[in-house]
Amino acid sequence: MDQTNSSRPSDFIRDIIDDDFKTNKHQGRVAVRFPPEPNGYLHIGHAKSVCLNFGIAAQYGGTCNLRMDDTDPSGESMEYVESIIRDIQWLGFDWGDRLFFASDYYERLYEYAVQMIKEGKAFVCDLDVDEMREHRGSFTEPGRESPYRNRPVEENLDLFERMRAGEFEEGTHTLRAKIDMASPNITMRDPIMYRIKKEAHYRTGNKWCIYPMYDFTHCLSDSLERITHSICTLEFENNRPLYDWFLEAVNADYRPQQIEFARLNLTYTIMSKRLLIELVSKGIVKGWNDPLMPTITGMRRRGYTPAAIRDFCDRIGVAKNDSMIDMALLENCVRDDLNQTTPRVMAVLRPLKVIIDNYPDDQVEEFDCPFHPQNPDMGSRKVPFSKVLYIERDDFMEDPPKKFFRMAIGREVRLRYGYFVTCVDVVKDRDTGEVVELHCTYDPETRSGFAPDGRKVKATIHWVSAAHSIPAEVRLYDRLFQVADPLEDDFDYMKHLNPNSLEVLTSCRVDPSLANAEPESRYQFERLGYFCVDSVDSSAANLVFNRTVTLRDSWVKIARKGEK
RNA sequence: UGGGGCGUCGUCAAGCGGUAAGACACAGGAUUUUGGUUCCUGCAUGCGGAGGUUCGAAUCCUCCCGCCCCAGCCA
Repeated sequence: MDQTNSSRPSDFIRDIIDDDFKTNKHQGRVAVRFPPEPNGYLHIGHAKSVCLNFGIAAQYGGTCNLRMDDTDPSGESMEYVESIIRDIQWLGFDWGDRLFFASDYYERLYEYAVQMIKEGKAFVCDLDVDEMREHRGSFTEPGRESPYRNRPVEENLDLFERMRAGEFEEGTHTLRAKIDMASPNITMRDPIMYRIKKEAHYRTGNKWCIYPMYDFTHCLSDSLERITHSICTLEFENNRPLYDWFLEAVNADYRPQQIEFARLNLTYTIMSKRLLIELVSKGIVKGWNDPLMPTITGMRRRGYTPAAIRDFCDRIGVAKNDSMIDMALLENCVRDDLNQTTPRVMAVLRPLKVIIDNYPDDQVEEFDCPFHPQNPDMGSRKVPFSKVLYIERDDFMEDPPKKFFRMAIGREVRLRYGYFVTCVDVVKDRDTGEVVELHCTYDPETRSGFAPDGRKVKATIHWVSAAHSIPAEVRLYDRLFQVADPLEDDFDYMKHLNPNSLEVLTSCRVDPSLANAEPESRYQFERLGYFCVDSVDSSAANLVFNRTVTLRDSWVKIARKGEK
C-alpha cells in the first residue's frame, strides 16, 4: 500500500502531470505559471489558482513563474503589480527571480508577427469594429472574409510597420491571423493579433501604440518561458485551438499544453473583477482592502490567515465542474486554524455594569488566565478583578426561556476564571425601562471559578473589570450579500447587499493585556469569535478590532427553535 | 441555433468494469470553567434520464434531458 501521497491533494491536472512523468514528456521537468493581469486586486478565486500552480511546482520540484499578463494598457498599473506581489508573498509563495512581464516580450512578439505576415499567415485589416463584427458571422452562420485578407505581403509589412510608427488612428487598422472565417469556433475566425491603442503603458510608456492581444501573447509567453503545463480557467477552453494554432504558425520550438479547470465561486459574495471594481468605485465598500471584500488584502485585514486560505484551496479540489463552494467551508477553515493558533482573551462588546455587593470596595485581585485552555505552552496573563465589572448584555435575561443558562435574577453563574456570582437585583432606567445595572453577590469560596463543595453551575460567562479594562472599537463583519448567489437570475446584485454586513461597536471593553496589541495580531474573544487588530485604523490610543468570524454558536439554534 | 465543456449526497469531491472514499453542512449523543474545542453516531440499494453490452456498469455503447462558455480592437 502506497501511503506516500495519501494526504496530497490529487486531481485531473496532477494526473496529467503524473502521466507526463511516466512518458518522460518533459524530461521530468514541471514548469507552471500564474499569469494575472495587473488591473485589479487578487481575490480568493485567484488564490485557488495561485495555490494550484505554486502547489504543483512545490510538489513536483518544479518552478512557478509569476507573470504579469499586461497586454492592455488601459486599467493596468504598477499599484496593481505591487499589490499582486504583496498578496502572493503573504499567501506564502515564492517565485525567486522568476517575475516576468508580457510587456517585456513586446519586441519578440512583434518579430513573430512580422514573420507570420511574411509567411502569409497574418494580414492588416482596415475594417472598423462594427464592420468586423458584421463580418464575423454568428453561432449559426459562418463569417465572411475581410476584403483586406488577400493583401500582398509587402503591403501588409508596410502597413504593420506604419501601425507601429503611429501613422494610423485607433480603430482603423488591426493585424489579424489568417485562419478560417467559416470555423464553427468563433475564436478561430481570423482573430485580431494587434490593435492600435494610443495609450501610455505603465511600463513601456509611449514606446508602443500597438498592443498584442491575449491569444497571441499568452501561448508565446508560455513558450518563451518553457512552461510545461499552462493552467487556466474553463472559459479559455474555446481558445485552446487558437493557443495551439499560434504556436504552430510561428513554428515555436517549444509548445506548452493548456489545461483548463473550473474557477472558484463562493456563496454570499461575488468574484468578478469587474463587479468588485464597481463596489469600490461606487463606495459600497471602503476600498479593495475593505474586510468585506473577498480580495486577499481584504481577507487579510479581516483576520484570515494564509494557512487557512491555503487549507481552503486544498479542500475545495480542482475539477472541471462549475461549482459554488459554501462560504461555511471557508469559515470552517479559518476557525480550524485560528482555534489552534490564537490566544484567548476576554472582551465585552456590549457592556452591562455589574456590581458585586459583598466584594470589598477597594479590593483588586488578579487571576491567572491561560491563553489557551488546551495548550498550556501558550502561557497566561493576569486579569484584574474588582467590585465593578462589565458583562455582555446578551448574557443576562430578566425573563429567560427555559434553555437560557446564563445570568438571571436569583441564578448563580460562573465568571470565567473568577468567582461564582448570583444576581440579586436589577436596576432599570426609570424612563425607558432598560436594564442599566445588575447587583450580584459572590461566593468567596469559589475563587478562580472552582467550588470546593463541588456544586455545579450551568453557565460560565466572560467579564472585564470596569476600572481596569480598556476601551476599544469593534467592527462586526458579516456576509456581504444576503443571498447565496447574488448574480442569480437578473445579475442585479446590488439589491442583495446585506444591510447588516458591518456593525460598528464603539463602547467595547477589552482585556488589559490587549493594550499593546500589534496591528494584524489575532485573538479569540472568548465565547464571541476571532478578532484581529485593524491594520489601518487601530492605534494604541484608539484600539480597533475586526471580527474575522464568529465562534460556532449552537445557542442561536436553540434560541431559534424556542421561538417556534 | 453552430462549436466547446460539464452532469456522483444540501455544497464540494473521489471513483478509471468487481458491487458508492472523504470534507463541509445537517441531525443526535459524550466530555467540557468558552452553549467553543475534542470525541463518538447517523446521513446516496444510489451515480441527470431511458435503453443496450456484460456473470457484473457511476464506470463501455446509443439516444434523450439539463447547466456553463464563445459572436470585445478585454483577459
